[in-house]
Amino acid sequence: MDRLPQKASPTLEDVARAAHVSTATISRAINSPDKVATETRERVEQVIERLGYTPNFGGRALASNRSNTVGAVIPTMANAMFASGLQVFQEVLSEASYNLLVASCGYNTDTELQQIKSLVAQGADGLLLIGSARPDETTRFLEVRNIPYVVAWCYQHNDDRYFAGFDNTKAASSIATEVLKRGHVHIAMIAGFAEQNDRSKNRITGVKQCIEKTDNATLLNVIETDYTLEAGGDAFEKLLQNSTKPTAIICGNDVLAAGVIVRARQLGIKIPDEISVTGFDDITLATVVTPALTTVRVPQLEMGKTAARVMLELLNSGTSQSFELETEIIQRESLADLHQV
Amino acid sequence: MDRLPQKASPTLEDVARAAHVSTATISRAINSPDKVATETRERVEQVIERLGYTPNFGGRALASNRSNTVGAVIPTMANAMFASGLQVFQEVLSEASYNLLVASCGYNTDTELQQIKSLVAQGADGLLLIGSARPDETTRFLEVRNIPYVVAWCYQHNDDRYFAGFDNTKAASSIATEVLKRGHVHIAMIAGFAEQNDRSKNRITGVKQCIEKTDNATLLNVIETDYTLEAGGDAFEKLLQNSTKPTAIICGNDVLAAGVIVRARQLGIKIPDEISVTGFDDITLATVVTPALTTVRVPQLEMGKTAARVMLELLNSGTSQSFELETEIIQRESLADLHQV
DNA sequence: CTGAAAGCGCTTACAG
DNA sequence: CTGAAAGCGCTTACAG
Repeated sequence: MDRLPQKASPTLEDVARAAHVSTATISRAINSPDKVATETRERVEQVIERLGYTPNFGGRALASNRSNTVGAVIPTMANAMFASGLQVFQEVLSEASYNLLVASCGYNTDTELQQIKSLVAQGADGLLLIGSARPDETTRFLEVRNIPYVVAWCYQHNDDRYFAGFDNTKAASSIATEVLKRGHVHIAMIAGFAEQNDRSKNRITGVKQCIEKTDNATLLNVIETDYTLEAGGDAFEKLLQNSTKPTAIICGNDVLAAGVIVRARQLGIKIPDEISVTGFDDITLATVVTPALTTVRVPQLEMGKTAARVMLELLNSGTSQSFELETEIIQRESLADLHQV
Repeated sequence: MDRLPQKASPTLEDVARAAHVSTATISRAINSPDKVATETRERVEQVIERLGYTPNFGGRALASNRSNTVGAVIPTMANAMFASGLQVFQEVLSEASYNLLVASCGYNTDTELQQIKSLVAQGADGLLLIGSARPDETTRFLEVRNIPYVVAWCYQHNDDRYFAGFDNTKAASSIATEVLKRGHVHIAMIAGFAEQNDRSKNRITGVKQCIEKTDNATLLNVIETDYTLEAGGDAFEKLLQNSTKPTAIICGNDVLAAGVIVRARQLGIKIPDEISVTGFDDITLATVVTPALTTVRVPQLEMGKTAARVMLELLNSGTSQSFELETEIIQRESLADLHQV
């Protein structure tokens, strides 16, 4: 019935005593084995094994001022795009013995700052951040703390931050070009809220610019909303009330586009026969919905992997470089060619 | 051109000096504000703000022997089900000032153990684990380290671990029952690899038991494969080669089921007119695919929330309780009623 | 190659 | 309500 007193984990001290050497030697045997005589090292290893010793993280972090931890603050794991990018990011870091601290901000920059602070307080050696626009306060914090960070899901020239992403404006232009090429002139857009989200903002800009410089073509309206199926469907219904109806709807991501398609199905509206729809991201959803989405493929996995490599390099050498990845238009069935009707 | 000397982060000491109090008082002002005079506390808060102080994690962890960190080891973030559950888990923990360390094991128990060790070495105060079956070595490690953990995505009676999940066997039986109720007698199943995955194993068991005790009905075959669209499609084609073809295919999750439907579409096979298909999980995919999936709704969000609460209680009081959540059959269009043909 | 010792930045009895 | 001080478990110049 009696509880044995809780046996505390063995410490370096315990190992040192059992191995008849100093704690310094144990520490070296663990962290830089080549600085220790082979014989000593082997003895130490045996003792460590026998005692089941593992270093105390707090002690180690405090003494060495590193945590072997990287933090990521993403909008939400609930979007497959971020989740799959993060998955790869984690795998690569894990191979390099780094652990991943994950936080989410729900596309809110205040929350982002708060989470960043939290991860930094947690000792994160580096940070993965999504998108490039954030309040000065956040940027200042990052600078003052001198925390290395890589910015993913976007890319900017002439910027001394480290990017692993793509040009959202350009990518959005490319899908708008496809739409125009197929003879659409009345176009609408459903996008994510742009205010605190530079990816959404740039996608809107890309579409706008592209359409504006095309004769006859007009961007009827841009509806900003949540990145959910429901919101996409609701925005679609709003668009249906336009005096001049769009023949094509460019969506800010695949979830929104899938929402439009599902709602259209419920309403008995044929896509793309009556209205065309395009997506953005190319997540699994895009291939599964009927009609399958013509969309912009964002290299999520490659981005996660690249971001991890940049991070590792930053952590090891204090410097790295930026990577601009390419997006690609994926032609499927949701965009009709008006010339062929 | 010259670099300013690296300004180190402010420490408790710095704050104490600036606020004209001892470090002990600062520490209290941060960790147990009510133990400090209001006036003092306010002054301290101002100084903290002004200096941009955040506690050093290593120091804190070392002194208090807690890390305020919880670890989660999940199969993969790439499956929306885990990602969305994890999202909620993280949100709830974050509100309680806990940070989340995330690792993935790709449904492999060796990798799981390795990741568990890594997170524990990182100082995780508690662990979230998926599923109940794991090698003795893992269980022993968890016990020796005396690490509190909660098991999600499954539930077992008469088990002293803490669960926040559901009965996979029962849930699988319930969907099989629906299938049988509609007059199907030649049934096949496509499931995830069961060997290292008790959820998959139990789902297979549930379907088997249910069908076996029904006269005339037979489970033609069970194909185990990866949880991907492609694999689901491939398994479907294999099933098409059966001498007696199934009229219904029960899938181990929605991704597999969506894979079947997409492949069927490509093959010109009408679902559910020619073959019925059911899913499991009820992720977004299930509502977007055509025909929409009749599936088992798994309460992902509730599970994430519940798991977080159990975790928090475990961390605060050293004990908690298990929760068995309910699943529900969602009727959509992928399951035909043979009686009505 | 190894050891003695300082020090990393906190928390927390213990006194007052 | 506050402070002086010990101590948490490591790492790392510095000597030898």
